[in-house]
Amino acid sequence: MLWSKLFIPTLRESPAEAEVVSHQLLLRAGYIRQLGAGIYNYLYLAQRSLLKIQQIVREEMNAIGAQEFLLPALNPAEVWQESGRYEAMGDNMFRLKDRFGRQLCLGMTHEEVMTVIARGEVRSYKQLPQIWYQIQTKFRDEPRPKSGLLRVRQFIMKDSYSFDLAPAGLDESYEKHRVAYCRIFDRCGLQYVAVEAHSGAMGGSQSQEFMVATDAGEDYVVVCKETGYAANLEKAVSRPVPPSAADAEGDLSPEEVHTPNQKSIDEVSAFLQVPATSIIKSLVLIADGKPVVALMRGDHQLSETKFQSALGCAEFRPAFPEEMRSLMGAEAGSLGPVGLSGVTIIADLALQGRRNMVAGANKDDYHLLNVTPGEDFAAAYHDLRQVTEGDTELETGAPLQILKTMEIGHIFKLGYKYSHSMGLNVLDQNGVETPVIMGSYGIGIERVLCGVVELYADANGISMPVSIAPFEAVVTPVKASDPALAGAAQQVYQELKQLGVDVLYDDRDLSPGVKFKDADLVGIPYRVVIGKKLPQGIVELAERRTGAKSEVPLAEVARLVAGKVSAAKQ
RNA sequence: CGGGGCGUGGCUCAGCCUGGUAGAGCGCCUGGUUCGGGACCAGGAGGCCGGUGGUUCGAAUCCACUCGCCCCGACCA
Repeated sequence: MLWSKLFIPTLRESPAEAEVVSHQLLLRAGYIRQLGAGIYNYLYLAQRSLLKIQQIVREEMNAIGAQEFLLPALNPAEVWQESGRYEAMGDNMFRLKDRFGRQLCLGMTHEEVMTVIARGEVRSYKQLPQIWYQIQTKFRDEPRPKSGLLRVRQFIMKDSYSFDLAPAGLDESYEKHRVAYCRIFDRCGLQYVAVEAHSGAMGGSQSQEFMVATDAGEDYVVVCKETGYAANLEKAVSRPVPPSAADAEGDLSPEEVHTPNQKSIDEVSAFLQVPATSIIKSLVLIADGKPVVALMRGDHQLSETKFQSALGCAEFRPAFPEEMRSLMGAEAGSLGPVGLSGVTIIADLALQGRRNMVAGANKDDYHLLNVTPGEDFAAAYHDLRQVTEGDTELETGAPLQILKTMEIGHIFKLGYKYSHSMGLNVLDQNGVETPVIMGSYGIGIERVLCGVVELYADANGISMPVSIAPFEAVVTPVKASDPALAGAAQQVYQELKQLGVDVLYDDRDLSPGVKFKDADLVGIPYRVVIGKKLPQGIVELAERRTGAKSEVPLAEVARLVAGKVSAAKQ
């Protein structure tokens, strides 16, 4: 490819609308252009990279026996109504009508369609297991598209679905995917962490997310370097830091104390000269319409996910001030668990066994001293606490780290949700109708691209891994109009092409600095510069990632680069 | 949906407060000189100032509405 003939619209400055690194660089390097909020054009460079990512995905999926389909993005509403997700997806689903007024929608994922295919054709256990996948455009009407390609309304996803007769088979299909995903992300040059994820209210027993650590991400994960523990913050468990002061011993009775205008934990702590770890934080929430008081140690945060699964409620919200008043008799800041009746009280495990703590008195401007869980009030104990910086690993006490991450893949044991709702059954060995057990596995193709851009970006721009770089090498004569330089460049270019390297010949008649800057910005891993030492038969080989430069004989450079390229691709 | 910000040549932005008919840098085109990290000289093209309506003798500028985009929050099977 001749650079002069290609459409690679690099920008010297970063467009104003781009905030995150990957967005800025993909725009500047001429990979993408925006068409609307959360809608992007993928230009030549992006498409080349995305195709390479897809090819890697394809190879690894095929390697575990998965079969590639291509299903419609346009779906009849009935299919989604059957599973109940036509309702459940709410405003996140793009919906439209055809000319006859029939309801259609754009697919957000393809569990339903896959299930429809399977139930029509798969009738015997002998036809199982199956793994079907596709690489398809998905549509989601995001409430707020943002961060360039990270959160968009239309994106490419590899989604696969496994069908097994029994849970043991699902375990195998799941494990195959886990291994395949690691290979895929390794081959794409990503650094990532696989974490336990919250399985959601959709049923399903196990789920793991593949995350890339980046400030551009929106998810937090908890990892332990020593033990290898890794979990999404929503689900992570830990050992909290111990209370900073021991509880007073003895069977003391609650004692009212005047705390005028001391509302927050910090205020009460300072006023009463008691550490936050000795205060009970009382939160009033309305879960599925019913009031619940959740109790936390003063310095701890309620995990909404854990609260929700502890109660098994569909939705919840903080109580309004009037509700607190009528329920508790006081306003937020003086609420507590003592003397409550007719309200569900759940408490975090960190309060179990504690004695003589401070809690709100349910009387404005008053707190209670000497409140002992289990004696002065009864509560059901659950792990409700969100892991926080400084916590340690639950079993070993090893240090934990919280990382900001972006999700690039998710593997998920679905269970029987779709087989049950949509009637996917087969006959087993005994001729008995048995529901099929399913798994669902996704990879965000653009997010893999964003992930590597975020991970390896430097002051000069993008630094692509060889495996998914739009071009593996570029040949740059310092002066394109010099026949000797151009001739040698042409020769190296041809040699590299013959050796199977994805090579670009930067034949533009521009000053060398411009060509170097462009090549660096775009992120081409290897650059061969034909310059002043050509008369001695010497050219320069520069590596984008390391910045290393070496002088190489003209006659050997092509083979050298080809060797490095194939080594980098394994 | 709530809060904030921004829409002016391809890109980054100035001009707007205090109305008088549009500018800079970069990019682009032509010619010449250059050629190892975003060169230089000369000449040139390119903008109904997001849209609609209003105020005014006159609107990029003031007012109203509207559309779009970005950020924070809500939301995110």
